Amino acid sequence: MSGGPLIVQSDKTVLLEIDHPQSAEARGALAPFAELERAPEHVHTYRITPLALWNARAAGHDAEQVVDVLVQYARFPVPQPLLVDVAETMARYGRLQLVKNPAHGLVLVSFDKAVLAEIKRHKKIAPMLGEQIDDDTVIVHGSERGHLKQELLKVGWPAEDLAGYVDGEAHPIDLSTEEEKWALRDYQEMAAESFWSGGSGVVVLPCGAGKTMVGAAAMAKAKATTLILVTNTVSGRQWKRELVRRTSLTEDEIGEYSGEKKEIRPVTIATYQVITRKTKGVYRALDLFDSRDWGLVIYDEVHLLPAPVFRMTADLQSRRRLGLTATLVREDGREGDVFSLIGPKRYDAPWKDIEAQGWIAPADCVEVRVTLTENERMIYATAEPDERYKICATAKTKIPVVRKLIEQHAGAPTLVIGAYLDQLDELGETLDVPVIQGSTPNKEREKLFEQFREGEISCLVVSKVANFSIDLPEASVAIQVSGTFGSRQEEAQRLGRLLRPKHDGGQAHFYSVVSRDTLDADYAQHRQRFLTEQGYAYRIIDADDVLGPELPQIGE
DNA sequence: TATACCGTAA
DNA sequence: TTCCTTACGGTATA
Repeated sequence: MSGGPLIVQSDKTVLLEIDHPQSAEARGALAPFAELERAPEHVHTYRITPLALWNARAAGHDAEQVVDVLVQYARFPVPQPLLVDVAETMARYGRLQLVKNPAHGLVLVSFDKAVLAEIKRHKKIAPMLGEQIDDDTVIVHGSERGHLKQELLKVGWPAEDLAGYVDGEAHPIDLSTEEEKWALRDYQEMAAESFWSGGSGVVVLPCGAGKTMVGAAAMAKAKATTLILVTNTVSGRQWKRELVRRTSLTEDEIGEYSGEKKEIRPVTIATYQVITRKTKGVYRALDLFDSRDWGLVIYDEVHLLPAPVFRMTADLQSRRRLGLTATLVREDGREGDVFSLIGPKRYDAPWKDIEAQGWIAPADCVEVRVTLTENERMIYATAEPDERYKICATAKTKIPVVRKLIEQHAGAPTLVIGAYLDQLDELGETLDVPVIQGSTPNKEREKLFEQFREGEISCLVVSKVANFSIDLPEASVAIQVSGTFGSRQEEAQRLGRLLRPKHDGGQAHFYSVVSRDTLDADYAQHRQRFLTEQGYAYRIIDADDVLGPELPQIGE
């Protein structure tokens, strides 16, 4: 037993010692099957969850590898019962299989009679099952393929879906690498390949790693009509542009199905909003799914997939489904539905791996802690609970820190990002920097973006528009002054804004300005979890270290 | 017929 | 838990 960086505990938590020389290595090995729970300075706590183990299993890892990682990096002997539990949990995935039976249609096959007996007695599952054909095979009502998988996952017996797919209406699609002189990156190729051989599921890649190209590669494999679901119209148009540029598809073959237009073409791009729209309680775009014999459905930004789309997806189980996302984490905890209905994780590449290959820029993440003034602390302490976060997040004490940080990176393209308009307006005013918010007309946004790209303006203050607008120019410095409570994916997206490789190979700087000893600090910690899991280390510094020695002032 | 504006839901 | 943004679709306007 070497003095490794991990302490594996029988309650399935794993402690990682950050200062240990092997900590980065161990983190990388641990991440595929454990979720980061807490990340204070010296010791991070991970939890081994069943879903993470099943995702690892579906992505091709076996129990032996997981056990090896735990044993190899452990400081103390790993509790034997935990290792047994890991192996047993992983073995649960695939013990039940959904397959096509030539005589009976969809059937559930079990390699364990006891499991079959157990689930047949389950109240929610029993009605979806038909007659039992033999000792280990039971008929499943064809329309319950998705619902059954959801319920089986909930009771801890996730089924492997090998029932296959309809081909859908054929449509020629090829990647056009000739004229544009480009090639799929290795990881994009591998992601598309793993998806295709797995049948359906999710590909996880960092912001800016070219997920659209994985979608295009999947379409080129399917060579069939494709429905692409996106979060907003701007992103839909981006998809269309990329597909026209990178594939044999022409503009006429790609339809936009949104509030504005209702085109249905061999490749159709629809917004989540338009398909979840209801009149008198009835979904009105249901015909979109039936109007064509789709061979492939692509879900962009799976972590934002709205609940009704899960319901519709339950009925689409015979179509190939590809989910794309930067993070499997959902703030609403529906990761299990993604697993059951879209499919398990087929491929992921940690941000740090893509960084090492040079496709995204390295980033220096810094949390700057400011101390509230006596007055601010008093207001904070006596505030109503629903106002407390806003008060500490928008503390005026943050302003000089932001100013100083901008000065330190003078000339570098810098974004100041926040969630509260009052705060942003004030920052814009005192720093003399333009502010872009929801109410900023498109014309003006474009003008400012253009000036920012050209270097005429080196700093912009942006609101939550930064979460949506994909036209926002690349920057090399971001200063975050407030966020949407503890949203991890918002943090990831904000960092993602900085990660386009810099032409001089330089690194990006990501600052989070946080009020010490307040809710702001708690939420900041929660937000950082995802990126910490990806191997980003936040340095914590004091605001005074940024501001430098101050001359004593008279009358303060 | 095209565009602007507004209220609502998420 | 709030604040903020967006898309949709109806109505008004030319």
